[in-house]
Amino acid sequence: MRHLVTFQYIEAITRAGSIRKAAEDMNITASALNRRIQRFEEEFGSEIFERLPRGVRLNPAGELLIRHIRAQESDLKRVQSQVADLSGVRRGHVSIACSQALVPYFLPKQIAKYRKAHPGVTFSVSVRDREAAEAELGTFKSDIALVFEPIFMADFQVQTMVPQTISTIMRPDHPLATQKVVRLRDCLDYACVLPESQYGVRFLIERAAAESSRTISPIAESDSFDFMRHYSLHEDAIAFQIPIGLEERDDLVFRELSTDDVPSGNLLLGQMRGRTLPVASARFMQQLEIELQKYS
Amino acid sequence: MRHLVTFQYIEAITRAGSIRKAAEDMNITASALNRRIQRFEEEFGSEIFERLPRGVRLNPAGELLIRHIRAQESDLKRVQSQVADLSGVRRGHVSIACSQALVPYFLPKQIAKYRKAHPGVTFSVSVRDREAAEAELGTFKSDIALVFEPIFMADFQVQTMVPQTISTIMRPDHPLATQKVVRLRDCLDYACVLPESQYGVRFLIERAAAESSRTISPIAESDSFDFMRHYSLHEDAIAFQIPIGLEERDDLVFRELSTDDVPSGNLLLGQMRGRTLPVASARFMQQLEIELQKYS
DNA sequence: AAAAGCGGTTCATTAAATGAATAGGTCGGC
DNA sequence: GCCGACCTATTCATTTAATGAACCGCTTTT
Repeated sequence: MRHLVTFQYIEAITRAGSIRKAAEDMNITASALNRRIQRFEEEFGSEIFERLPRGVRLNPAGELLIRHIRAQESDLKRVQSQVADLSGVRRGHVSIACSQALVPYFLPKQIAKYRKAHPGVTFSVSVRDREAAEAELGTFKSDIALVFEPIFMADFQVQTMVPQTISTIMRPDHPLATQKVVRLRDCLDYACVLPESQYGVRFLIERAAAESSRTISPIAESDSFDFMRHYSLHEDAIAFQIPIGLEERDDLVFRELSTDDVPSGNLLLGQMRGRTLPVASARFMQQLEIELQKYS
Repeated sequence: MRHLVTFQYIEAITRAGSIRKAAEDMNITASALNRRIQRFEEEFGSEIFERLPRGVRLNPAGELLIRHIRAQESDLKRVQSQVADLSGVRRGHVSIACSQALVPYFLPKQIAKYRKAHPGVTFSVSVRDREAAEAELGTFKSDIALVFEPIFMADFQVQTMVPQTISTIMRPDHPLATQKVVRLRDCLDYACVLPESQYGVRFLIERAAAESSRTISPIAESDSFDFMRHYSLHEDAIAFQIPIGLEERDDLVFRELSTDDVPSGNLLLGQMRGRTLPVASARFMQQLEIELQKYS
């Protein structure tokens, strides 16, 4: 949209941290961009950038403005999406920020199902830890977040909550594989691979261990649940994951952790508070809501 | 704001109902305006006006767009107001849509009080019946509504609710003036002046009368409570008003209607749902909230 | 049938945005 | 402590975009 170009420039400058860099990114001269900003600041009634020797940075007024810009850009997209919907074609784009557990099975299945009904809709899936996922909502980079045990932020509006009990992952010949439910203390006696601290699974286990005064000494840490699952195959170690990220297979068994030791965490589906989502996103969220019920 | 000029043109055309008329209003040529709209429609991806022989009218897509335009214009004002607030000066404008009862005493007092603390803030007060007041919120023409017995719309977010028992207004020598609380059936035996049907007071009385199978035959109807009050002086008739719109005086007495006959109505303070108000409006609303408590 | 009002089109003109060159400043490394 | 690198800000000729005036074709009104 032509008339929003100034806003886009402001966003670019914010990202780049300097007018010159942003000018390059946007294929424009620094002088032109500089004057645009000056003109805008005059109209707006206040400076929005702090001029530093090494570039520029948003001042408080600018922070307020950029929030408005992002909100309004996203709302315009929503309107366009609704308009497209009026004319019959169901088009649009859905952007999702999610935890890793959703990546292998749940989301691909859901997206494929949705796209079967509405082939015009495209998707983007960003894997983010729970904090980053919530930040994505706040900056309108994602419409929907589906995360395990998020750090509740004020702007995160929960739509559905599904409890998930952490499962252990091990080889079928692992000593603990004979038990239906595994105790945490037993796990800690064996080799374990754990996710890094920013993940909800680690957070829950860590808290539980602290309560029972046990220390955790994983033989490996990773930010990839996929890696951990594979690793448990090779070294006969115990890995951890939530059920929605698992699907039965021959070479591995899954045993739930006792909820007496580690309480179930929650998988949360949500959006930015107060925001009206584009049609496609709203409908996909409805679908997710229904499908998630099946897991509870 | 320069870049919003197209949006303003679209609003002007919507108001005027034709491109030519709007062009005159905006001091521009019809051809220029016409091309602007065509350019915009192309960028936007859809026509937003229905071309009729006698002018243009928003189509459904246009309706969606204009809602966005209004919301975004109002939000930009909010941002500017917050920015002004950052720099220390408390400036801004508060627009209020309210019922007539608030006009003589309550609002002038409240506004004067607020302006004493913040002289930079200006006000606009629009007297609207309950339906129109809610519509004003929806189109962002007013920030705050303070209305008696509104017709609850989805977009009206209630902040505070104050019950108000309808009072009768009569001359001190009226036969009913001897009673502390007046019954509706007694009133109906005397000459009454009533507000027109769009007003909450009329609505409540009408409903109560219908329940007791009495017909209402006012000797005068008006959309001015001021007129009705004055009229009760001249013809010794009974007028009706809610307490917040009344202040003791020698030539008239006020007697509450029995709540057994006519239930108390509610005075509601509210804003548009989901909207973040400019600082000045938000603060004034806080003040109103506190002050209204004193009436309950 | 004529007149008035409407949106849409064309083209010369005017206004606005841009690019290139340059000034003037601060910071970091030698 | 000085030099070069990098930044924003300014100036002016140039390019690009928006505008106004005149006109077309259409429908409704008189």
